[in-house]
Amino acid sequence: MARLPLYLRALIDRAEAGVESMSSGELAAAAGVNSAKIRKDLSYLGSYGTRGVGYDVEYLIAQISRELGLTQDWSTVLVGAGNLGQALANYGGFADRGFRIAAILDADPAKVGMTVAGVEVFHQDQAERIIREEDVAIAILAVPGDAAQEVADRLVEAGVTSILNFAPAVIQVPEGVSLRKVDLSIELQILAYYEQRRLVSDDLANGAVRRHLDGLPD
Amino acid sequence: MARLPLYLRALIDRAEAGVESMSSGELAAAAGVNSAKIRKDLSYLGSYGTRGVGYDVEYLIAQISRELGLTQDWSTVLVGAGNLGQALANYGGFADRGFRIAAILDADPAKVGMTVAGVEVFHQDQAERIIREEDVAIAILAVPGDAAQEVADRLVEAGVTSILNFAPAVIQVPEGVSLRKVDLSIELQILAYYEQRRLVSDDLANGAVRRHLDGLPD
DNA sequence: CCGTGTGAAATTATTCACAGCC
DNA sequence: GGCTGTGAATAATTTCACACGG
Repeated sequence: MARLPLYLRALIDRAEAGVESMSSGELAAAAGVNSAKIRKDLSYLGSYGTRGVGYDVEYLIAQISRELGLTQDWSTVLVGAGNLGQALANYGGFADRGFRIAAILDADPAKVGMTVAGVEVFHQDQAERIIREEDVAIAILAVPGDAAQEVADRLVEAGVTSILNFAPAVIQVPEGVSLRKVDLSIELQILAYYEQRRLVSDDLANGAVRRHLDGLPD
Repeated sequence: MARLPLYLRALIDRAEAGVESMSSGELAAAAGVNSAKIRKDLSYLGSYGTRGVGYDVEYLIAQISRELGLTQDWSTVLVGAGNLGQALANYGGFADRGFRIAAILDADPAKVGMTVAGVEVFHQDQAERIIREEDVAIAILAVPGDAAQEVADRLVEAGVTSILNFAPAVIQVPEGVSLRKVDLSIELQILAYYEQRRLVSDDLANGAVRRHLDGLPD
């Protein structure tokens, strides 16, 4: 379930603030969702709440972490040592959550040998070796859009079974390989859509009925 | 509709390759979705296709761009000049699509005066002035998680009506303000979940029935 | 009482399937 | 003949509402 990481962060946040117990309503407020959704999602993991009381924060953190596979460390490779790749390497949130970047790969020989966030940059030709030796299952793709498919094919061939794609391109992977895509500009475009809606409704408001356009579905 | 930007990119990609017309099936393959979904989504914009032929690529690009509000340029502020902020400033995909970063803001006086990707870094105290003078509606948040809410409040107060939040924190905005969140580590956690599923099913495969666990819903 | 866990209802999204048009 | 546009069917998700347990 794609919302578990969100709950997990809210729980960890509150645990650090010393909170020991939370109700579904409190967790819902912290995560920004409906409380019934929280209860239904959590009930899939088992009955970890106490009626009349709520959920034990530490225990729930442990259960969600186990469910998500975060009790073990995962080795990853980061492909692409450009701006985005470097930002991702420096992004603390990965290491904090058990994702170790075993190596950074790049096609540009000039980048090979650099160290980014304490991780060495290797040439892409080393992909097969590194993936094998470091037992890498997850790759983070931060390459130009037109190189993404080619790189992904090669990673899958080398044994990667999950790809997180930051490249602005749709890529295809074989059955059995997991793929998630984060598109930085698509998110902005969605916001622009709502901004434009706002402008249109402001125009309509000149002498016309102001339509309630907030809270539109995604 | 949150899929329009995806279609738009596929269309632009093909237009640059010289393609003049596409069917819903071709577009579906390029965007990685079902063709009926494409037709239904596009029918919301109007009847821009030709039966028996398909969609005129250039015309459809224009229609989707208009719908998304991409025919005008949007001024944005990028808040946070750390690694992620710098990567976002350098990320070409924003400017390409009509999003101009009017200024970068940071709380750290040491960063003020720097130039990142040709954009000057100002102190956060300048937020109100810049947002007013540059008519900024959209803010990109790349600050530490514990500062996110405070910064968002201030931006909204200054007149920002859309926030794209890259900070690892859930933030609340008033009714009428649009908010999108991109969480880099959540995506990895979702992949870890599937990786763990794979490990579990591999274990079961030892002498047991191999369950088909690929293609699970998100 | 309070809050979980969960069937049932409502809503939303996706896919099918085909009439209509080029 | 091929492909769009779209009602109808189906599936998935979300929300309601309440029985049950602490």
